[in-house]
Amino acid sequence: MVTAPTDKLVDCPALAALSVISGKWTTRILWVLREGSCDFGALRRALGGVSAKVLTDHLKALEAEGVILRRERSEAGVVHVSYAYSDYGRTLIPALDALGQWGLTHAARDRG
Amino acid sequence: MVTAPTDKLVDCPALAALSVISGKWTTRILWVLREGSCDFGALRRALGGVSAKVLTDHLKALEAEGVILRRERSEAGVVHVSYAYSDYGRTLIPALDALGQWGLTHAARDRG
DNA sequence: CTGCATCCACTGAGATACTG
DNA sequence: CAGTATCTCAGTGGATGCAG
Repeated sequence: MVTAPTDKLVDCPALAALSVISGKWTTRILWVLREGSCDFGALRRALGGVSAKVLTDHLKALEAEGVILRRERSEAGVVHVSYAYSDYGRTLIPALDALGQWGLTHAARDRG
Repeated sequence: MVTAPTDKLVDCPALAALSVISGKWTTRILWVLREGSCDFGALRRALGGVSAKVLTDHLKALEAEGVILRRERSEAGVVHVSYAYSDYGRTLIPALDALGQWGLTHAARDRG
């Protein structure tokens, strides 16, 4: 790490957002949750190929940032956990849409 | 890797955009280039703390994606290289702004 | 002034097996 | 069902020295 003498140098505001959504599965998780809350297991199946550990890591991080909410419920002694956007988390959606929009045109461009 | 049987499972459109801007220095580079084209050295100084190798890696990747343009010029036998947005690259700016906007409110929220 | 080659450290993610 | 504990590995980035 280089300590900037006095000056702040470059500090791009997009970085804070990126650090929140940069996990390999993060945007996919948020994509699934658009359709409503989702159980851990269902989420895992929907994503396909993510280990429990990694999914837990991602969900914990998102919860810590306040983007999603975790809710436990007990059914016949079996614990179920569901995840859903928080109101605050939903403020991320326009930014994700902007990325998605660009991504679509970019992918189309590559093929063309 | 799990091969999805027939279904495509989740394919979030934001991923393509993220893969383009996900380098550690990428958004900062693009942030600096908003003010106009910039020489390699000036860019490096502006960023502060990036090695020549890593900066080169980033710039090559951005150039390969068509986001920035590379231009060489020779002055008294010394090679200078400048980088600038391509027209296509500028289409990324709204998406970056959306991220930046969210990042700012998010940072403010954390402090609050 | 730029860029490349080498080598190394760190982090994120995957595999697996185990717990409440 | 949901989550934890280890271990392993690949990818990314950083330091340094050399070359055009």
